[in-house]
Amino acid sequence: MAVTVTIYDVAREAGVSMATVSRVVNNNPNVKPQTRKKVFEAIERLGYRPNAVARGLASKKTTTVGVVIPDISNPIFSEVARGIEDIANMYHYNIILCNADKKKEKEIRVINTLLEKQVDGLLFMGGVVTEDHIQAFKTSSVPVVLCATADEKHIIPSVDIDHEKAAYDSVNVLIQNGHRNIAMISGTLQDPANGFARYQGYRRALEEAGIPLNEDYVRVGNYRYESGLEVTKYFLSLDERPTAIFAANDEMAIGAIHTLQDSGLKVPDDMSVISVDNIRMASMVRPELTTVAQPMYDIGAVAMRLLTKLMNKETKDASELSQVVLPHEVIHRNSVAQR
Amino acid sequence: MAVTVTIYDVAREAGVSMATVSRVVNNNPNVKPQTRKKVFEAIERLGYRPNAVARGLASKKTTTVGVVIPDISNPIFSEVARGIEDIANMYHYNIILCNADKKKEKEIRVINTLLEKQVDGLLFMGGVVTEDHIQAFKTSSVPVVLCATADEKHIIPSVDIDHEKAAYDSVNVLIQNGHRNIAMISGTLQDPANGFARYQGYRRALEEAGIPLNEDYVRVGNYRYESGLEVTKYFLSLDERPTAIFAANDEMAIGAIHTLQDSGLKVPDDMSVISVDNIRMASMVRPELTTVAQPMYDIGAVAMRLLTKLMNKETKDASELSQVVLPHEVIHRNSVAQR
DNA sequence: CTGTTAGCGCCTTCAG
DNA sequence: CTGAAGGCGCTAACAG
Repeated sequence: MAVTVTIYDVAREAGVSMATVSRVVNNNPNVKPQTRKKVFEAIERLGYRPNAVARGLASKKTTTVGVVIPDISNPIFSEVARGIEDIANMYHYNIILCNADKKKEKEIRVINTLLEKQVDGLLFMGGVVTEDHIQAFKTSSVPVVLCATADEKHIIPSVDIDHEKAAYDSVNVLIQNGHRNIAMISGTLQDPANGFARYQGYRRALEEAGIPLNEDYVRVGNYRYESGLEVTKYFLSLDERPTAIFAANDEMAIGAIHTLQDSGLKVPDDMSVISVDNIRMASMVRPELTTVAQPMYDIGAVAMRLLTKLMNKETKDASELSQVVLPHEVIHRNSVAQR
Repeated sequence: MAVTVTIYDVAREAGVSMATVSRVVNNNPNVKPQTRKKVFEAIERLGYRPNAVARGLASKKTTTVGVVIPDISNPIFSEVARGIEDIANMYHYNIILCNADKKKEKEIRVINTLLEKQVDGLLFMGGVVTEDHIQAFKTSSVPVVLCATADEKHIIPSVDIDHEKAAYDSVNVLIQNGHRNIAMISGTLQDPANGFARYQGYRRALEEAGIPLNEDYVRVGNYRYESGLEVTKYFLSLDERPTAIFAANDEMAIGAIHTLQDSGLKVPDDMSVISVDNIRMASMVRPELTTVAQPMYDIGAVAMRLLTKLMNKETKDASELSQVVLPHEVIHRNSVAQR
């Protein structure tokens, strides 16, 4: 294992001062090309590699941002993460990634360790953003942006879609196709920013169409395939079956399609299915899933871009750009039929 | 934004020296309970948060490990990443995550920036491990372990499955079910550790069964759904169609199933499909995919565990535990039929 | 254009 | 059990 060579060694080797070495390493233009060359050669010869930790301590910048994510193995979040990464890269930031499983306690803990690591900024995607979260963010001396979520009071900058509207638009596709018996596989209703918002969108769409809400037609799942499977079985057991199912996310919708098919029903002829998300898998099922696309990658990318601005203080007090709502779009595929 | 409070402030507030504060923060037992209490109170009062960067500089440990990953949004890798994260967490390490898209140049670049950040260890999953990679690893003063890949000469510690054997076992399922016209949708043949190994497994299975290799039956895809779709169309255009398809990964297998179904064929009655990976999606298609499970999560977890040992020098020279091959397992579902 | 000099915030001997 | 002092490797004024 090579002994660590420091800026001082390079300085000696090149016959200059460490300040000069620092300058060339940091691309400071105030160095004579000749000296620069000498220094580079010394660096090469010694295999010098700048110590980012020391640099961070001295400069108070680490060029890394912290990302707290519910679960990296969930396609929704990993796609967002990919957007974050790409933009971070573009601006020469690195990413410290922490799973927090939507557990409040764990979220707060990782926020703190990230802050201890002196990240230059923080991207938070998680479950509910509570008062405690906001409190934690307030102790931060670096900017924070919420990603694919938002706090109820909108006091923290965030990048998200309008979940209520997305659900509303989704259900409306069904309504415009003549459906009136529309069931919903919901996510948890405890999350105002997401689960509950989608439920609200469902209700509003029905209401505006003059369709009374049927309690039997709403069941809560956990966003996973299996719960889509289960809840749909329940809907099939009803005396008056729905003619269409709106799922709060694609995974549950795919589950719905499969229990329908497993029961000998045809989708969409016998029953329509729609949802929101548009994960890659949505076009990897038969029939391909009609859904409302949530621009995951962009959410990550835009959030990271916003964060870079905040970190560079390009924007005043974060109030102008602070609440970004990205557009969603219904993707018509083959899981919805006229009725 | 709160001004930064340092260990010195805490010392003054608690009426002790900074050494003592350092001790309590680091859980050093040599502190009188009373003093410890005083210090904790001061910490609380001031909202002190240790600066991990300064600590890293002084102690030469950062408690973070670098992970280079081809693409975080690919379910295979994100599942591995999840295993890494969980174990890292357990040992109080954080993760710096870098996508490198299997581009050699980018991989080398991120390896270097990770090393500059003074990570305590490095986990590498990527494309081919070349001589240049090995060279880069050798400049590292911290341990490196390969994850879901391996170098040809096996000089770097690694955790992986036996890809050749996995493919062999997979194809054998087909053979045992009476298939002899077995086509393969391969991945790139340029990657000895993975793509080529799986192809070799296919060949060996055929050979041992006395089935001659038919060149028309092997086509290279890119591991993605779409290429599964495409290659299968080609197979369907053949005069003598195969009766079964072995895909190098699940995604392409799912593509295969769908072009089969889109052509009015029944899977597995008209044609069988098998592959290797066992991503979650494998049980989220109809018919559910028979495949050889690659323990992604475990690969990540075991690799991270091995790395912790190396970082703590629990193991001599990494030679004992250094080449871990995890078992794979065929998962019988519904995409393969007797013939 | 280049060198000198202080720190950055903390850990870690070494004394006491 | 506790304090003093010297770095860790680098950046950032400040001179020259």
